Amino acid sequence: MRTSNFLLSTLKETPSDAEIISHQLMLRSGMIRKVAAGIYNWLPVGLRVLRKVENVVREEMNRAGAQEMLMPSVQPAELWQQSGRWEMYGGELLRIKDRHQRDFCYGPTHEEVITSLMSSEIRSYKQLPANFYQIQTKFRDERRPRFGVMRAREFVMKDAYSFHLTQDSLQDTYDSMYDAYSRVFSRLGLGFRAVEADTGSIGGNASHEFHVLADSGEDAIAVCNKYDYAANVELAEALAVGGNRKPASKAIEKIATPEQKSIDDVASFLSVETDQTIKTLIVHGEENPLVALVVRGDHELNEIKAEKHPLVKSPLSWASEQEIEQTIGCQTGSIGIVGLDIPVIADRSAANLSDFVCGANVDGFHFSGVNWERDCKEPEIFDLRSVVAGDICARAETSTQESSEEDQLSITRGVEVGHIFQLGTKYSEAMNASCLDKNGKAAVMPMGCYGIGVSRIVAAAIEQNHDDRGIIWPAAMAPFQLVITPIGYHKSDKVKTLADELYANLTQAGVEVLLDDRNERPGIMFADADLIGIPHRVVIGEKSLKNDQVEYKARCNDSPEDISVDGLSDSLLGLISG
RNA sequence: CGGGGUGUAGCGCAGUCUGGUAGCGCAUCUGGUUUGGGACCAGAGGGUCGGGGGUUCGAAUCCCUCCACCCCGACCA
Repeated sequence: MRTSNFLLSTLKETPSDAEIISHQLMLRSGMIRKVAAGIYNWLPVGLRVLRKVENVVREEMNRAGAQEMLMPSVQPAELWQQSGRWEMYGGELLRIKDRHQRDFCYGPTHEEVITSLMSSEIRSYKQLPANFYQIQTKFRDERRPRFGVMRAREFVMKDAYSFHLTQDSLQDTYDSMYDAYSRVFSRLGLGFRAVEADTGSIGGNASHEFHVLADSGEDAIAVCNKYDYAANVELAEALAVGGNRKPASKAIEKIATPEQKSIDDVASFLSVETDQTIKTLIVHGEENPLVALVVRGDHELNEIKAEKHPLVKSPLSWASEQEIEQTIGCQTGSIGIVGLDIPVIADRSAANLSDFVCGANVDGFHFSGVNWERDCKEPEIFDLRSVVAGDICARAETSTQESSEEDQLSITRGVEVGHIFQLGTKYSEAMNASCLDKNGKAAVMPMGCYGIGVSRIVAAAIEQNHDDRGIIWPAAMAPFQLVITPIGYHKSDKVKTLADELYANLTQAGVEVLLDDRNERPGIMFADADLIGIPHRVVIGEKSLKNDQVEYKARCNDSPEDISVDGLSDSLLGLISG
């Protein structure tokens, strides 16, 4: 490709609405342009990268035995009504009507379509297992699209769906997808981590997320290398901290705490540490109208864990100020567990406290020296809080007291680029997808589903690979492998001849070459090549040609080297293939 | 959806408080001098100042209203 024939829409300045580096660089390098919130044009440079990712994904899916197909992006409401998700999915589902006023949606995912299709295509267990995938545009009407294509409303996704006769077969395919995903991200040159994930409302047996590690990532991941443990913070089990409960040593005392509402307020007012206080949170219950959730003052409630408790209404919903006033008789800043007449569920660490501080259920008053059992009934104990850095890994075999730093969790951030999931029979039952087994009996097929955020990978890769000059593409994702930067292309026949010849030879050899034949100053050409992140650069100029040499530089390396014009193409092919 | 903010040339911004003929830098186009890390000189084009309504002799500026976009919180590839 010659730049004179290629839309190279680079920007010198950073558009003001881009916050994170990948978004800024994608705009500056002319990869994408915004059309509306969360909706983007992919310009030629951007599309080249996107296709690279797609192809790696495609190759690895094919290698793992999945079959590519294509489903429609617009789907009829009836399918979603069958699965029950027309009502359940909520605002993210973009609903549209056709000219006959029939309901459709723009597909955010394709379980309904594939399950409906396979319920008629698969008749016999002999056709199983089978795994189908597509690479296609999805639309999810995100509440808050942001960070460019990192969290867009329209995005490119690879989604795969597998069908099985047995759970064992599902597990086999799941494992092979796990391996395929690991190969995809490795080949793309990304630093990533597979993470145990929440199976959520769908249920099912197993789920892993694949995260590209980046500080700007929106997900927090708890990691312990000693036990090869990584889990989404939403899921990671939080052990009790602070040792077993000590016997009560103080008398309960009611103290006026005027205007002290938050934990920090109360703790500093009473001169105690926040880990000697508890906070009592009131939510709606499944059987009782209200339920109290108790975590230590310095801990955070994990809502996903909380709603798994049978007494807690799912999805979690908070009690209103009025409900709390009516039932408990005080405002949110003064709630406590003494004399509280609703079910109390306490986090493990909160349940281990003694002589602690809590609200007195009277506005402006707290109790100190509170003890479970003596001053209130024993709570039901449950894992309610999110883990924090320094917590002991749930896999650790040592007891809490003698654990070392190696047993502790650290928290890193990641961008979720893949998610694999054992669905079980949720959709196959709803859509009546069964086949005949060996005995000629109908068997509902367990399913798995496997997603990769193709367009998100592009952004995530930039988050991991950039410097102050621009993008540094991993070889497998680069829009071009090599750029030829001639100095004086329009002045010097020698330069032009060699540049053209090299361009022809390398292109012939299957290398994707960009020849910068613009009549621009060198600085501009260098800056653009660096910004776009092309891995290899050859500079051809009169100066070095006098010695029959050209200059070569890798994008990831600051020191250029001279190489001989003799056998130039072969030398470069060697450098490119690494 | 709640809270905060911004809309002025392709991009980055000033001008708005205190109403009086719409500006700067970069980019673009023309001519010239340049050419190994974002050059210089001379000239040119480009704007319903987010939309609508109002106040006023006069509105980018004041008032009302709608819209779009960005940032912070609950969801996901």
